[in-house]
Amino acid sequence: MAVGKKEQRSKKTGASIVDIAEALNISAATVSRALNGHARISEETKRKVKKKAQEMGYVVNRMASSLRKNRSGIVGLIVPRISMHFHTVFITSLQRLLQEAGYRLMIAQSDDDGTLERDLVEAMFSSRVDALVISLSLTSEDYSVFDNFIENRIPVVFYDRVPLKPIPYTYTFVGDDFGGGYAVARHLAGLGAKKIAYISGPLSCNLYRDRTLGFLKGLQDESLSLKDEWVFYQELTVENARKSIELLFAKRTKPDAIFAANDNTAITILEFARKERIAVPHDLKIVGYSNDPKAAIISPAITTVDQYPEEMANKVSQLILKVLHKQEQLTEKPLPVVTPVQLLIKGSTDRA
Amino acid sequence: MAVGKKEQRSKKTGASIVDIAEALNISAATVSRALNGHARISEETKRKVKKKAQEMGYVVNRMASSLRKNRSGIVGLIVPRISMHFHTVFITSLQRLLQEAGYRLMIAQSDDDGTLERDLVEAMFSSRVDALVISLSLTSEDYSVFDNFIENRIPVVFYDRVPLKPIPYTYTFVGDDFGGGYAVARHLAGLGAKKIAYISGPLSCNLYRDRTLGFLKGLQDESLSLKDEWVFYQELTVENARKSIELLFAKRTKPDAIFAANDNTAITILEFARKERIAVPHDLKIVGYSNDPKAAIISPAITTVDQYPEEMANKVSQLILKVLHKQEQLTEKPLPVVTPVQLLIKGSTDRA
DNA sequence: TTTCTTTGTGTAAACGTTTGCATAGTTGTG
DNA sequence: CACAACTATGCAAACGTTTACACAAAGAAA
Repeated sequence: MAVGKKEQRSKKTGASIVDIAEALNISAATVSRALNGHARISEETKRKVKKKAQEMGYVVNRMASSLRKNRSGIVGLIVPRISMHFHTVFITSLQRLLQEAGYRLMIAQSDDDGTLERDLVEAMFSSRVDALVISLSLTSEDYSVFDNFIENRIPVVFYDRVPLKPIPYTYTFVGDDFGGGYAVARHLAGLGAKKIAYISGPLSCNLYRDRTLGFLKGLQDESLSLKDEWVFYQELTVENARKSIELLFAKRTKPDAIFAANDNTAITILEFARKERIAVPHDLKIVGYSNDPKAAIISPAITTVDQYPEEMANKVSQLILKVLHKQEQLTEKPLPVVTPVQLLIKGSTDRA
Repeated sequence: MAVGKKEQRSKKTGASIVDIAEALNISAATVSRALNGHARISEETKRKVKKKAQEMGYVVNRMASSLRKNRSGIVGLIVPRISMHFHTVFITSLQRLLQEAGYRLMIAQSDDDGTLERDLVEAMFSSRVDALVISLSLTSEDYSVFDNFIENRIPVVFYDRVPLKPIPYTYTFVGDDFGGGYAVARHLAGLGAKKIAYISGPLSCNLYRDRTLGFLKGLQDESLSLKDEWVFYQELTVENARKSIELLFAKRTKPDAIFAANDNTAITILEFARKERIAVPHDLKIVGYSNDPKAAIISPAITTVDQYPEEMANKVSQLILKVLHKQEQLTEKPLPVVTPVQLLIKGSTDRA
């Protein structure tokens, strides 16, 4: 009598390559090769196999395939919060670019929590992602989590929020924060502002450190200085912004300009000004950072700095694809890649 | 002489369970069980194994584990665009909840493209996600992509944008769009609006269909009607919004209120009104939908409808976890779960 | 005809983990 | 002491693919 297998189909998920092989009376190897377009398989066999696969609703099991090939086709992405405009745009661009190259993106949020971030990095390694792209949480300190990636030469790309000192065999992509801070200082000085306040994020983070350095340099070049009591280095929450602005305006001399290190803070300041009937930009000029769409629709619109997240995503994807396609070796000390920024002048710092 | 293996460590990624076993002179099975806290393994062995694993930087290979267990620990999520505020919040909540339960979320964007969406659904199946959560693209029509999931009894959850007719063995979570539309109609009527215009998304989408039905019912209950030339069913892009509003105000009789099916459209209308010096809310009342933060900071703030994305995420995660933990069987025809919405009255429809 | 290539396919091992079954040793019961 | 029950561990198969190697058939070159 004939064979008599295939009855025990039970808890398996979907059709497998072996099922197709049995149905066509050929070997699983041939099926695999046919589906992957191997050169040595006859056109006829390829046709038959693909037809049967379609018929049986076959979809390759990426678990098995990845295990065998030791490649997952997945790029991991860890981000503090997807709700931040910069990241939203970055992610969208990066995903599109990687998708076109046949990679999928696995996205996770660290919620700005260093501990959770550690877990996520480990989970990404556990999923054997082919590359890891990450913007650090504010509380990241111990970089040993990345050892596994580094030892196995899996590309790690830091962007936006990056380690304070470079980690060997990892890549760094940042915006020109120094330049951004510098441009803001010159702009405000050019408008005749003298009493400039500054609300920054914590200096433990490269973004705010560089922005601050640039800003100070710009002020210095304009022979201006920053009074200590007009400077805040703190987490950029709405509450902190509110407290700082109230503190600033409780003093006898009030600032005539404020540079806030992100747009949400700038918006909070603008709302305060509105409530207190402080004329913006006449009596108070406000500058934000990141070109959040919200900064554009509030009135007056807020002067801000565009960071071109799409362009950064572009550069990141190019690097990743080059490395994954072996067109480039991992380098021990690659130079940080800096994307230029652009000051966008809006109503909140209009002349007159 | 002793053994003499372990030299050929070469292209493998990281330490494996077998490496630990060899180092401790026990079997791989024991190591696996020790790491997974199997009851029958002595405390001492567990201690030793965990210590060694730590030492060797061992991280479980999820590919292998998933393949063997036929479960990936990953929930797939497909969304038109992560930049939409509703989805941003939904994703964040869902991810947090699933994370706590030990599942990871794999996020992808369909970019509102039905073809790409198909590919993504297939890719999710190929990754053998344990469940799929999806908000459909505007152009989804052919639901056969989900057959693989359904046949294998992998839970599929539609939310927000769902199939027009329910698919057996899949779940549906929506906001109370009928109620939202209804509330808006009553609110506008209560303010004395008579000439009401309506800019909706395409009726092929459940959201806009239900919102429209509710809106019409509300108007009817107030003995108001909607003139055909004051109604638009179209994709909710900024350009479309601009064109419609210009069309509306080119006519002899101008509307005294507009209900826009999302906040971005409402904002575009408000900007038009500003430019044309139309007094809002006095001469034109505007209502949006979704409670985008942008609607709150523009002035006047725009009346909108909150859809409580966190609550919906909560319900979705509860269902998924119940099913995955086998506390609940997949049902053939589950009832759609409706999350209530709330009309938030703001400056754009203030009395006076 | 013999030998060499080329073409198309098959065999079997491997990727790293989990798990049903078996078993050796220990403790308890009568 | 014999037997049962329990504890801790090992053996080997399995998950679905890919791929190095082998090989048969057919055609080409000699």
